[in-house]
Amino acid sequence: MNRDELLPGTLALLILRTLARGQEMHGFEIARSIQQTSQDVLQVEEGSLYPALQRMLVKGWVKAEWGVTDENRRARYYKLTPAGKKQMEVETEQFERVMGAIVRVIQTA
Amino acid sequence: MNRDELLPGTLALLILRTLARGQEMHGFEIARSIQQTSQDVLQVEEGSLYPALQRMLVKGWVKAEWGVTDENRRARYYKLTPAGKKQMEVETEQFERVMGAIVRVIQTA
DNA sequence: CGAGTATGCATAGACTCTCTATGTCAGAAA
DNA sequence: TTTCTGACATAGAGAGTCTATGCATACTCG
Repeated sequence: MNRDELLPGTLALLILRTLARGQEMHGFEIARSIQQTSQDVLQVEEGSLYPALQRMLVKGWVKAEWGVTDENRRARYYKLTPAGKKQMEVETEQFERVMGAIVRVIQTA
Repeated sequence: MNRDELLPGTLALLILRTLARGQEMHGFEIARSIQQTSQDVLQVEEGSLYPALQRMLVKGWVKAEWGVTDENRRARYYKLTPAGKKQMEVETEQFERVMGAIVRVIQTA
């Protein structure tokens, strides 16, 4: 684990969870939101974010529309599809299972 | 996250923690131990285990000696080095930080 | 006005890690 | 003797992330 930022394999879940709060968001906003909510522990690099969003588009977990930000810049707004919501639930459950298991191993003296 | 088994990036930590219980163990034993302690949630495939052990040898986190099992088969016994113990502490702390951060994101409504 | 800075999207290439599949060897069991 | 199991090991593929870079546009400040 040379990693400073994310745990590989968790980015999709983080994005899904962030979008599940209901508001449409564009990429930058999603990244900022994850960073803030995690109190600066998790940093989503652009080179990770956009490929992840592409994958999620292809899989139909999110939909995207071009729009304009408050500051009058063009941006792609993402929102969850029903499939994405389902996926979020699956991944959340799976994450909690694995996490609990890892914690068990770590805490076993 | 199509994954059934491990979270990528956590295997070294699991191995370090397992060896930190004090006994020398060989590869198979380490894998079995992780699987058992996690109540069958985490499965360490051989194709993941041995490369991981190699990496850890190279980095000096573990030492290995050839020996013989109870059942009279040859096996490589691994034990933690001081550097490995240190690494374990670093990774544990890092893991807990990241984990807490992810949980925060997941639980934020 | 022009230069720099920040916002926002995007991709290429490298790198790391895990998995599947396969191979080997030796002891145990049938 | 053949088969099974324990144990180690590697090759190759695939997934995911990071660094670096590029582009376009809007805002700011001299």
